[in-house]
Amino acid sequence: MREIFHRTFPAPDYDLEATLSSGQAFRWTRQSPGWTGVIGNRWVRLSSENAVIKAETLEIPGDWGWLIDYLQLEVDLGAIVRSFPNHPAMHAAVSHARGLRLLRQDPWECLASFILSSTKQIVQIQQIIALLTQRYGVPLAVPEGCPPINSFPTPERVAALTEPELRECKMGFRAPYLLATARRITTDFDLAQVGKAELPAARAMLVSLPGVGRKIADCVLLFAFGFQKAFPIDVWLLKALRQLFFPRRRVPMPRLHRLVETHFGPHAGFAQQYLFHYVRTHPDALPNPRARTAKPLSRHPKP
DNA sequence: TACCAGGAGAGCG
DNA sequence: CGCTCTCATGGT
Repeated sequence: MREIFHRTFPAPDYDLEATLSSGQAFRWTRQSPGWTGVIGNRWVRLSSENAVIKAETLEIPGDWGWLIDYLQLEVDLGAIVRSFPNHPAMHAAVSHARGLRLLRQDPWECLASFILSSTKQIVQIQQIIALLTQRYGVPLAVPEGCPPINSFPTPERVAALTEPELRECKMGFRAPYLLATARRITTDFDLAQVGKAELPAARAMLVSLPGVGRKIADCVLLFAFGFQKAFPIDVWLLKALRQLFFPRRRVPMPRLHRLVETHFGPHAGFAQQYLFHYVRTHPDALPNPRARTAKPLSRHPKP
């Protein structure tokens, strides 16, 4: 019989729901109360009530630094939000999900997850990763009555697989990318060095991996290594930035990168996450240049 | 049916 | 550089 350890953490200004469902981590599932997932090979259940986050786990936690780090509980969100540009779109995005946070994830899991993310919807990324962990992860201890859950397969485990085996997880053309990158990680590429480098060098290291371009590199830099100025531009952000700053004009990607570098401040990546969550969960918010009925972004604070 | 999804890489001028 | 095409799969 396993005992459940739990602890509560004061978490004012922390929107657990938005954070765990905002497309930065893909293994959190909503349970009866709260969310169940894995942090560092431990089963974890999180719930939030009255500005307090309750965490439950099975192992004797010792100190809870691993959880505080993962959830970034000690981050001063107010200072970050105040650093955002004074733009109506930013105000709308922040007020739409005040308390949205950036997690600090395991680099390998984050890298592998985003290699699997390309041209997939978030729900499907979750499905692919669920298949990958079910087939090739290791079962973790869970409380009685809770559904089984596996670890995320190590790079060594993935590197030892074959491309057809990976394709069984429905990842399609991403399979050879994941396989080749896992083999790099287990041979000549040290992921830990990425976190020790400056942003441009760190980005260059990641981009050298198979299946990793600028966008996926920036996701890993932001969500796993905490580079605050990494600013992944996906299709949603591309549409948003074009409509906000270059209405009905085609803009080359390098110019957008220069724009966000100079315009979004020292926590640009955080601003990006607010914009992403806003446009994704509130698609009518941004004016559509081809629709004459489109309204300015600032007129849609919240439903 | 046609189009889209937290893209990357290769081929082309 | 900047453009276009392909890659695999599931959902509207």
